[in-house]
Amino acid sequence: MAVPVSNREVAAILYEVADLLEMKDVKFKPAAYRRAAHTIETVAEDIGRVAERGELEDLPGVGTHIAGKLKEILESGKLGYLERLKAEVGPGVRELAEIGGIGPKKAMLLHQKLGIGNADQLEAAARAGKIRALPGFKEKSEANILASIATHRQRAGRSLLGRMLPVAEAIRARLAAHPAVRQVSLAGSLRRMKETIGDIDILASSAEPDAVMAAFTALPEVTRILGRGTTKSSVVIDPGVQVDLRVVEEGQYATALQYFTGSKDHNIALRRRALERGWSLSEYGLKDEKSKKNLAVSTEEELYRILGLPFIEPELRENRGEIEAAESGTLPALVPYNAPAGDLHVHSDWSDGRDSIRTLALAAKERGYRYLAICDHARGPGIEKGLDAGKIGEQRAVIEQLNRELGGIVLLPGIECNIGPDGNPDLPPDVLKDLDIVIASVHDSLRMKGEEMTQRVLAAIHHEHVDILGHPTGRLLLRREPSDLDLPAIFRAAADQHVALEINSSPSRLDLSDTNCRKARDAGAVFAINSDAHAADELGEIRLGIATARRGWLTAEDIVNTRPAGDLRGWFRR
DNA sequence: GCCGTTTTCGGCCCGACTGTTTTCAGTCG
Repeated sequence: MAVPVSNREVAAILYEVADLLEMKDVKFKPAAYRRAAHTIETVAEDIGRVAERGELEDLPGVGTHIAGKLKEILESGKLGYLERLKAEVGPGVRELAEIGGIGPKKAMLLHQKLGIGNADQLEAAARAGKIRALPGFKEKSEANILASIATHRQRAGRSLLGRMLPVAEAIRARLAAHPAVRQVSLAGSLRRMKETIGDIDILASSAEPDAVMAAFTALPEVTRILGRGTTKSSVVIDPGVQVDLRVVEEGQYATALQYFTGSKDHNIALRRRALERGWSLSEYGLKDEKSKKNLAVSTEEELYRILGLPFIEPELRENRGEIEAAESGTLPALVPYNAPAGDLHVHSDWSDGRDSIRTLALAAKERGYRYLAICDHARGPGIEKGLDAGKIGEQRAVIEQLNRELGGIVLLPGIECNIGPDGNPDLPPDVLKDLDIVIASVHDSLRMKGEEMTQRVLAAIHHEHVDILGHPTGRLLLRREPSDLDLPAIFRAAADQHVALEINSSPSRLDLSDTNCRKARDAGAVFAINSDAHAADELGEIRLGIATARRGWLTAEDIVNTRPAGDLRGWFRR
């Protein structure tokens, strides 16, 4: 391998090929390239290693031709075929198709007839009334294009799950209160609890779909109505997010919920499976291909059962092997949302948190937790509000007093210390040894070179008093890439040293990510799902971390803080 | 371009909505 190329980069090249082939109106190849790209994104192993073993064609969706192209990418970092396609299709056409209402056909036409290659040029042409002269366009098209460009610019793209979930739940609740609505559920990537979401999908059942649609499009936060029909309507709401509502009859709710939950790849795989068994699957039910009769399905469980599968949880529906696992009976029993017996990472007003330890403890008790680890920041470079050895002693006295007083919940004295550039925690061993929970996290110099950074984190994992590696990759969703780390080495060391990997539930972290959880679990690691709450009302964000664990195929056994406090201490003390 | 419990050739998920159209293509999910 001449050039180091990540699986993600390889997949991005194939996705671009697929898009450009679609512009050229080539049939079926786009889907073939996308299937191969999805496989490469999904496999745990580095694609270069698979190539070295000569096993590229064993990957689903990869045949002789794509295997050849993969070799070229791995050799040179580039693909001649892609360069030729780009030259042929023209610059900017792919970007044009990202504007709502513009697809591959219209993008090509606009480029070929008017030389348009970006949103600015498109806007100018629409304002000048030049687009209405093209076949298939009129004045209305120009107005729609201008509105779509505005929406396109306003939209930041994807949004954090943790930010959109409350917004979506509020809309869902208002629809649920409408008298014409029978059932209503979140669907799409929100129901799958994907870490970022593109839009909000909601499904309802009703005998009066028009009334539901009228109520939906009249919601106060709606800023633009993209479409309104009797079964499907789309709007844009205030934070610049699209919301799609579909309304079906009650009898179609189960198949519609399955369909509308996705993912697209999961659904395609499921429909293919249905076809193999003589069924045609759509959101309206299962149709027998021979008799053309629709079979009523009342629950998602029943739908999967008819297709010969156990129920597949929404968080798993990404076509990452869940259908095969379901078929062979090896689906994991996902960690339940109520499984945590406590939270091992919260901050109080002793450091940068908002609430007192007492307030946090009462809120944790209210949630049914048996224990709560108070892990304020240790004082270190850049963390002025952190605790030094003296403060830690004072805080411990407060914690012990509350433990005598409260009952029903045990507060564990802990600390979140920074891992210095040399790999050492910023507190000495004789301070750390008396604490129940020591979290070690990287907070600065996140852009160190891969080898140095890996050594730094490995040193912390091997430290005798470290229990948990906090937010292991340091990523911030939509803002900061993960640090350059040899993750397989980190996962192996953590498994070996009995150091739990944190799944940090902060909405912008969710670190480890779902796919890394799965890889780490395969390496034998265990996990702590923590809220990293800086206020009592953030304890509930742990559900985002649990969702991430579920998307990473983890069970309750993989999570240390599903265990009773006694077991927990034993496990960490090893 | 891939793939096989009908197939090594001939299929490839399925339907709603919009805007243009006068019977349907393009887009979207």
